[in-house]
Amino acid sequence: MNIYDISKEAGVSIATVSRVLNGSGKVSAKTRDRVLRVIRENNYTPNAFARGLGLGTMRTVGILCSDVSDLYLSEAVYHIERTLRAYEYDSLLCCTGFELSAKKKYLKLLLSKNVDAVIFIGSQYVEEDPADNDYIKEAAETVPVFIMNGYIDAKNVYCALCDEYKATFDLTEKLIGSGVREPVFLYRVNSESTRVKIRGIKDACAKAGINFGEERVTVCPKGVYPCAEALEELSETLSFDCALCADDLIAVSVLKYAAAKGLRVPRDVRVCGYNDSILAFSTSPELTSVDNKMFALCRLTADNVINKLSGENISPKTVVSADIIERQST
Amino acid sequence: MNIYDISKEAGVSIATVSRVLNGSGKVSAKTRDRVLRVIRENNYTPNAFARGLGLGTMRTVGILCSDVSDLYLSEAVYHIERTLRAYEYDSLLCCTGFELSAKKKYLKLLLSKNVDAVIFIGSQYVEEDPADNDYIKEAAETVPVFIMNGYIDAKNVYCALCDEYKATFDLTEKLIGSGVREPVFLYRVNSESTRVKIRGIKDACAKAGINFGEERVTVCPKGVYPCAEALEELSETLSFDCALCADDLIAVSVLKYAAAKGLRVPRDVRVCGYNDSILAFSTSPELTSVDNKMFALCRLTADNVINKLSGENISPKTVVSADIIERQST
DNA sequence: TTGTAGGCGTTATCAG
DNA sequence: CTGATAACGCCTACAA
Repeated sequence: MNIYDISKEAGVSIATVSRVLNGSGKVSAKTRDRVLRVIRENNYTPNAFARGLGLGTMRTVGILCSDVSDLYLSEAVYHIERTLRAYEYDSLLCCTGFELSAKKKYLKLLLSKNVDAVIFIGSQYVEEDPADNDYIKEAAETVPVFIMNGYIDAKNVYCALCDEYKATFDLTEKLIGSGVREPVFLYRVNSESTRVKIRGIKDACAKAGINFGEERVTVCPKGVYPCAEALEELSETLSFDCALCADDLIAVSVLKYAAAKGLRVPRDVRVCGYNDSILAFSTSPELTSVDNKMFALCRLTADNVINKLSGENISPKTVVSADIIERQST
Repeated sequence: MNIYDISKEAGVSIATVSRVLNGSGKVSAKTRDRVLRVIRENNYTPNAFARGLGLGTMRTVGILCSDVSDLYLSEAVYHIERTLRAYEYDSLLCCTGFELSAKKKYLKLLLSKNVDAVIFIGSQYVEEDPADNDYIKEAAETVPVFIMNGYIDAKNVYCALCDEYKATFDLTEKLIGSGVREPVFLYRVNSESTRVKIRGIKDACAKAGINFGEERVTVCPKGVYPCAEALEELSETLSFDCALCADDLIAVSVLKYAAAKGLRVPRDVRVCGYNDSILAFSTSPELTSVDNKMFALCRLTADNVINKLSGENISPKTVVSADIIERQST
């Protein structure tokens, strides 16, 4: 069933059917009703591919995220998808993992599907070596590119991010103020966000005359218990009175470690999560964490997409500040 | 840059370019190399819409889930998306929420994009009144429909699900064996999964001569603390020695409630989660939970999609059994 | 207000 | 092995 069938049955030309379909141009009420009736009777839907071919768009946006099963990323995807859909954009989801080559490959794939825009969710997409971001800049020559919680300075790239430097700096300073002298930082992936957090901690320590060397930064194995075990090992060669974690799940491991070692939290070890996810108040003691304003970032990102695709001018960089949520673990 | 430009520059016809592009038909090595060189030089990618129009497919699958920000659903989406992508299918994600009207609307939307298949993730899509599932059966006349963790008996609908009845029945029986006499069941949404669990509990109770009436089934407000407070209220009119929860997050609320009331878990109250998510071992005491084999279900579902779209015959219903994971909370 | 015809970029069927 | 040409189904000037 195509537009020709409808036009024949309604006794009009395909142009008229098309006009009725799109509400474009003038069509007499009578013919419009007739056409609509035929359309309904046949349960006709215009072919999206044909329309896409003619219009050059299928109103689809590509969403890249390393791993939607991540607590933080899944929420972001959720909010962005819902907002885009409210504006009649579909979301093509693509979980890339963390390998640069995979990111490149999948971006290319998405672009080959003629998406109207591309959204990178998470600072994982900001590479340590700026040259490695060239593939994103290149993509931005074709479609507008949006980054949620990361910043790349390039034409047609629009970013909404949280000031994680300040958040970790402030948090660390506060902890030092309350007596912490030997913090460690635990992370899972070497993302831009991770690097920024490390800088924040390091600077706050430096300001207080505390030496925060590389030995105090540790990458954690995946899984709550493996991670807790790794911490036990670490504690044999390094003493620490505070664990700053790159996300709440790592902080959960720290609590396990503390429990296993008979350490009291926060008295013997302070523990801080990050992201202020449901995990932060599922543990006991509940976790001090950083609310990095995911909702706001999603909102900003999605709005940027919609506005940009509507032809408006938007700002290339928007920064929001985080909140430190103190709970029992510090 | 289209296939005509390439053909001109390579000095061949578009047919030859197309053949080179798709590896179809015989092309002499010499011309193929020439065409490939031109393609590479111009960084040419065939237009996906045109291709879709001609072929009637863009190798895209629609994924419906009520809410990807849910711990369980997001993992499912992740695994399914990755598997589909490995077979060069894109995933159009659509978060529908829980309203039947929205589910219908979004399904229609997805179908209008000519997806090759539709996957419903979660038993939320199996309605209590079978007539309400008709929209799914209708869709199945157009494209194959897959349901992860739910069952609808209809042509062209393929389901992979977990035997949640048995899981809750066994769990309840086990608890009764260990002394439980007054269980309650807490849930968030009235999905098919919820209804099945209730039946499992009720039957196990009946078998042991325990009356499990409707007053022992409670819907929880969203949010960990609101839910805990609702429990406190409930406890004023109803006594219970065990809380069976429809998911782990609700169980977290129960732990909060217990802590607030000074109740010891498991001695005063047993608490069981469901899904065996990261929450189950983030709390203390850690939660007894039910592993409903999400990985297996995802694998089965995705494989079914691929196989079906490859023209193979697949089974309309596959059931896997769950595992009860006992931890400290019972 | 309505209809005609050309274009969007492929793929696939036939001839050659 | 290669090339012309007809679909695929829609939108939209331009004509009437």
